[in-house]
Amino acid sequence: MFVEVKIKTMLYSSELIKGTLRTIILKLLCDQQKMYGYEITQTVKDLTQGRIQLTEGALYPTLHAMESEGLLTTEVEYIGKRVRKYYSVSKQGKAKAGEKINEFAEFMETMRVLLNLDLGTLKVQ
Amino acid sequence: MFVEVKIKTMLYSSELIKGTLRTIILKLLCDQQKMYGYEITQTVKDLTQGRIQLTEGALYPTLHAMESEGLLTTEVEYIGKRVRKYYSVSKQGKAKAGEKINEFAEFMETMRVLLNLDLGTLKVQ
DNA sequence: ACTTGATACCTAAGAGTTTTATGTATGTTT
DNA sequence: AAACATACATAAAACTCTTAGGTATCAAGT
Repeated sequence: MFVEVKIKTMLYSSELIKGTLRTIILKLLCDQQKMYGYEITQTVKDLTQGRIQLTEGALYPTLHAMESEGLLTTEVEYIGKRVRKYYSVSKQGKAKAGEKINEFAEFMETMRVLLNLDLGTLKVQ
Repeated sequence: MFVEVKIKTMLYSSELIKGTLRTIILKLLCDQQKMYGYEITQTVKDLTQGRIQLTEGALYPTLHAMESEGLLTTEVEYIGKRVRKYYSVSKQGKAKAGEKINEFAEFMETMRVLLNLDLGTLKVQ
């Protein structure tokens, strides 16, 4: 006899994730050299313990856009009869990745201050 | 003779700020008891050294929505002939503030891991 | 043989939030 | 008088993501 256990994983109310998709893609691709779309969704899910689950409806159009902007390059591979489209960062994409990650780090720091600071002494006259 | 010095303050590419507006509003109002819209924009600008500049077109509709959702209450005050609309958090709003701030903290931690982790050893089979 | 679930790609309508562009009006500084 | 800051507000457009669908291969269970 088996008992099914459901662990409630806190999924972020998705509005927070908005605006981070490109940064995530660029970071993963810089670390991994090349990845395909589905792999990106699974890797993010694994790395975040299911907290961030990229939807394909958001991911694929974004990958296409980033390719047409010259940030990513692609190569197709066949696994049996199944297609895989691998994405890699271009030189331009690497530069962008640095900017984006930097920007996000600064944003986190700013928000940390904003949400933790005691405002008791501050006043707008 | 004076030399004008312009300090380039890095304004966040605004997509990162998306989804954080309500959290910011709730946090400020929990700390300050009551604030009016314009004051919120100025306070956020000051606290973040100009890095986050809320636009009025985003702020006012959001304040109205939060009021109609029962998270905020209002009282009008006259400064001379000029109207000020003060917002305060309701009991419900305080609970929501706690949730939101918590959620954001967890989100930051998740993103920190995601963007810093060395992925060299990981593989999706 | 059939169904289910995972893998793997894709698009399009709709929802939601923010930007940009206005508008009104008072008070203060140059 | 003009410019700027204070203070509210709305509406069209832009942008991103969700939801919902579609196609197809492969593995595993019934």
